[in-house]
Amino acid sequence: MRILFMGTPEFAQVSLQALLDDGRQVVCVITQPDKPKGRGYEMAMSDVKKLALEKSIPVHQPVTLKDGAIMPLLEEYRPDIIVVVAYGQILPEYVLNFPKYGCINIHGSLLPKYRGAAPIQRAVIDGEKVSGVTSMYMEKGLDTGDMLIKRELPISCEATAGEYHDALAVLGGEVLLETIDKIKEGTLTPEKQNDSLSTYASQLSKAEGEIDWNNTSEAIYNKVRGLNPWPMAYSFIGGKRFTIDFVYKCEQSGNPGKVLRADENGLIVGCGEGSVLIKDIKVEGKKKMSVGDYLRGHTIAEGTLLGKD
RNA sequence: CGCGGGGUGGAGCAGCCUGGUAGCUCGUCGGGCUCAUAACCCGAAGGUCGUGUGGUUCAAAUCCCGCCCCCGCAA
Repeated sequence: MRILFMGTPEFAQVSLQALLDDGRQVVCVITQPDKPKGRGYEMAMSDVKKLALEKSIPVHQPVTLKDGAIMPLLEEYRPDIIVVVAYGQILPEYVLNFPKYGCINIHGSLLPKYRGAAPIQRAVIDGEKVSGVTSMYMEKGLDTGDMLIKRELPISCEATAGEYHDALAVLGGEVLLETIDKIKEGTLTPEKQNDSLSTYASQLSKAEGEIDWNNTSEAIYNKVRGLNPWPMAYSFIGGKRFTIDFVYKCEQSGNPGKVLRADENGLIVGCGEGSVLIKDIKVEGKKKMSVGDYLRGHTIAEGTLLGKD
């Protein structure tokens, strides 16, 4: 089966890797164009492109798919099926209709929940206990196609979105292989999504990383995990911004944002309900360090309020 | 040439602007106090101040220049 793979970030790269490791015939890879990234704005290629180049698979990076832009590619590579994993662009109908076996997508949630761009992170932020991956046929709507295979994966209460993402990506690769095989065998029964149960996982933004200490310690705990490793939860201390990679829930209570204790063990900060223990912080311009280390060069008076001002 | 912060004994910082004795907190080692201690007291070791057999100067951690590395923003 001639496979055309479309994907961009690491989550997609893992699926592509799974296809290649299993010896599938990937005839072409389509990914997002290189973009200037990082300090100095150096051009960076997607994770999928890196792997494709490594394996000498033809790579194409159309800016848009509209107006038949990639029709020539489809005709050249004649894919029997198009596999889309976290590609980042909506597929127009002429693409959806082209392959004999259609276009399938691997999505990082148990559809119809968490349709959209950030299903994994949103599930963690919401404190979900379980999520998973779903494979589906693609249609015009965003993540609305008929479901093929759905697989659950529990979310450990200590897992960050990054850790869960990595595990889910692997599962995604497995589901992908199985889905392709069963499509070929014709042993799958597509299942309609119940739209009334759907939720939308909007893209994460940097702005939502700022911690609102008025939230409950539970909510803050989930948010910190869900935003790790990107964009990271943050607050301010002494006028400087710092990010937190993890917190622990505590029973103590105190005014929201107030430092209830600051010592070698960490910072205990009051929340809208309960409090939270911070062991490590990363202040802007500095490396991540333990609160104990930070305290050796800085002073945090008890009662200090975290946040802007 | 996107914007910015930083590289000082093992750790975290000050000192740099207004060149001229290496400072603070912690840790380490030794000793003391104590029933005891992560507490307290006394003492000690440990630093080519990222790097350049670079520039300026009587003199550079401090001013100028090149290079390396770390980090935040922004994308």
